Amino acid sequence: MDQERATQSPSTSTEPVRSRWSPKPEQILILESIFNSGIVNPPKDETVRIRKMLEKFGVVGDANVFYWFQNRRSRSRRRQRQIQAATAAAATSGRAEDLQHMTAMSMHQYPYSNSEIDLGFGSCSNSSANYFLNGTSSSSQVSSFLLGLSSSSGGCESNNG
Amino acid sequence: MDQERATQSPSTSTEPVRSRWSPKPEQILILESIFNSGIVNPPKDETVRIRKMLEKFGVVGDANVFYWFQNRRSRSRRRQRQIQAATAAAATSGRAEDLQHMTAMSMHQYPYSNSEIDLGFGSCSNSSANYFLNGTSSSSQVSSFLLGLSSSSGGCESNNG
DNA sequence: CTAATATGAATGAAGG
DNA sequence: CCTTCATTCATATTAG
Repeated sequence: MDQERATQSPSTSTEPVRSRWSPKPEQILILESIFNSGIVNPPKDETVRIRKMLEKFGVVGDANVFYWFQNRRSRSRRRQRQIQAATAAAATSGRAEDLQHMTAMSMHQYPYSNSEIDLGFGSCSNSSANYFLNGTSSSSQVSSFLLGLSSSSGGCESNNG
Repeated sequence: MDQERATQSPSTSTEPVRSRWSPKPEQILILESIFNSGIVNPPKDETVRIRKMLEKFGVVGDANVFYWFQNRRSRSRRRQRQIQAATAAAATSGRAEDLQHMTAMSMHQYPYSNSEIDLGFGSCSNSSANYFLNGTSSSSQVSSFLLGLSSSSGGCESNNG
């Protein structure tokens, strides 16, 4: 399942005629990590910072980042609502089998399944945040960003109180 | 904040029952023309007049018109701001490549055209405002409105005081 | 090739 | 005026 389609050959043209932005796997990884760290609605300046990170892996604009989070929030919320509605319906009908149906149908949004991607944005485990890495050059670059973010984002407090 | 609730009848059997107003092409043409004529923030009474024009092409409420202009203003400014920012950034770095980034993400608002629609609202050319027409029944109806507006809107001053 | 799905982008509506 | 949410459109990708 190689999805590196973002870099297709423009067949001797000046531009790959991309009608819309296709986030690279590394970019998606970063975005998902940020989202799962709790930053689901980054303010303007934060969006700019995120875009600058992503730009290291491919061309991207602030608007793309803005749309990504907007869609992510919306679809996350929608999924939740669906599950809730189905659960309520199943509970009303009183049949446990219906729960199976709804579970099966409500999780084909991201190829990452329901296991949320968490690189330690919200858990201050920057020293062990690279446990998922193996040797891909791109992944190591992503890790650098994430590790850097952990400290610059101010999410990790050494002393509490 | 809401000036008036849009009165939409979803009881139409022939349509997919829209939960929200979808402006018809003719309505968009009219709205765009008015906006581009310089009327970007019509007062209450102007809004009512505009709504009455639009009603010839489909159900629409004052609130719809109000929201349309509000969103149009907002998004027009946002686009402009984004383009300016990207242009300034490219100028600062002095690299032409940055302009590519900007181009890749600059969103187009309406599929009708990137250049602003101008039918002559602001240039007093009501007699030649129909140069764009060809024979579509809808278009000719729109032209009637636009021509009528040119005089009723008071955009053309024959004598300057 | 066509249908279904995933998802970037656009926009009507609302809240503040 | 600004941001945000829910819906919808458009298109790229994948399944049949």
